[in-house]
Amino acid sequence: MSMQDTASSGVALWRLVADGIERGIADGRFAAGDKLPGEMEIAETYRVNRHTVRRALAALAERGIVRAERGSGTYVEAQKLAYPLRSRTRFSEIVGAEGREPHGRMIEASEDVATRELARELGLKTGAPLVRIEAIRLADRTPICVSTTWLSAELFPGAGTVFAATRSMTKMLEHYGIRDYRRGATRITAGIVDATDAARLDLPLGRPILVVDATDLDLEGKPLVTKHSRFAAERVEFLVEP
Amino acid sequence: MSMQDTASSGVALWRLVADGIERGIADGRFAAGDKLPGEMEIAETYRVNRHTVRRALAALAERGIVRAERGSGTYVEAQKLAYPLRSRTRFSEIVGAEGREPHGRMIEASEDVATRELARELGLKTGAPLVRIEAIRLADRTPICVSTTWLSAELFPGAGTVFAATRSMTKMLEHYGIRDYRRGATRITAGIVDATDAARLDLPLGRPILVVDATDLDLEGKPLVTKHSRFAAERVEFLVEP
DNA sequence: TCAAGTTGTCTATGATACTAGACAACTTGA
DNA sequence: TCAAGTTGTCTAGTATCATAGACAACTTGA
Repeated sequence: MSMQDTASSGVALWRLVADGIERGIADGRFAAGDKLPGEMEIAETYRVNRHTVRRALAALAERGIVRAERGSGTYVEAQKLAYPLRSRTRFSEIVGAEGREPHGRMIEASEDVATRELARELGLKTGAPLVRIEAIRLADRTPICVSTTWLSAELFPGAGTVFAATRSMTKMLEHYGIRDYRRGATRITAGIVDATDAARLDLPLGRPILVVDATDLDLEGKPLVTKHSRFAAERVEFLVEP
Repeated sequence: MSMQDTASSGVALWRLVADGIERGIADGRFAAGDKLPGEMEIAETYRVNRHTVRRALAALAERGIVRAERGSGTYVEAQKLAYPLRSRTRFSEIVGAEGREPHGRMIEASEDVATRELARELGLKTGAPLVRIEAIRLADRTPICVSTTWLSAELFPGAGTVFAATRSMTKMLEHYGIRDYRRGATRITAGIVDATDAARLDLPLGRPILVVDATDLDLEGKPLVTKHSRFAAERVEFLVEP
């Protein structure tokens, strides 16, 4: 595989090799602690120059996924957060259940007005005043997802401040007298991380993300908040249970 | 944004611009038929040279996502397949419901033996004989997903041949007397397409894919088949309904 | 008709990406 | 101790990526 004969995809060869190796680690072909094949062997399997393989391994080493030992070999170190999608999903409970420490932090809150799309989702009128909250969630200091949350500024005045203080969506809603809520429709797709999210998630540019759009409802089915979340695909795996 | 000051991510600048525009189309900032901003304006928003924008637009035009008209502007043409995840998911029904024509085709079938992982999933013993089926599914001739399906070679002898003939998982199971089945646990994550799948899905290298691992059960909850599917993220959107 | 704004094409330059080959530095096991 | 196998480092050449500027070809609306 050379740059000449490949229909150029805009993705560097070393990056494809790095992704291939990472995939091998993710689906268990290489377990944590295993020794990877030699640089020469990897170069042959991907049909690239050894230097290209070295670039790929350097990138993986940079991210702490592998570790090279001169004269000996290159070894694996890695694993994913299991994230169940139920009608009752609470980030802190999910992370806690995996024995990891959940954290949340508000990045920014601002006033906004409802687009037609958002209005429909929240059962409001186009142009209705909204609070927009950008937040990040982490497990053991590793960023897992960033999300943009919208909710009615009339029903939840000062929601941004409350969220910043409580650092929890659940506690923020409790503040407005909402004891329980459930997940409405959820839409999932995948994309490539943009520059802003890359910085927030501490991800290199070009990494895949899981994009989740969801609306939470109160117990009578009335929309409360709607969210647009971006998860680092390499750090999480969604579970849909029957 | 220049190549010098960017911490090199292995993704070309033009590709980032193309992904950004595509994302804008996907989440409705640019609707089908809309005119995109001029090349100069796009160049300014992304802080790149106009030639870099042109490369991005050329790549999108190549894939039929936009269309350039000299002297006038560049226009959008696009949309995604909505794919509900229920306990009863049938590809042909989902595609048909969108008013599109579903197709299925077997790529390859072979004998295999169960790894520990596969054995656990299927309720068999490690090393049990399996049939492995590689298949592709399309909507209106556009490839949507490729999947690898495993099932017991003892319970379903000659399954590959039956599937090749019927071109349908449902009909194949009917052949063995299974009238109905339902979806068990489903695991979803995202990744980057590899060279083999890229060719099968008619995707450029480096595009994001949705990776779905699922097991289908009979009505008593006994595992029938387990699948590893890769969906072209740009052509599909999963819907999780409460 | 004409000016302003759009996409299309050309030339040119410097930085990266990839390949190729050679050899040094180090580890492992016989 | 030594040979084989590993990662680390150097030089060099070609292709691609990105920038820059200039101008042609075309569309649109005044």
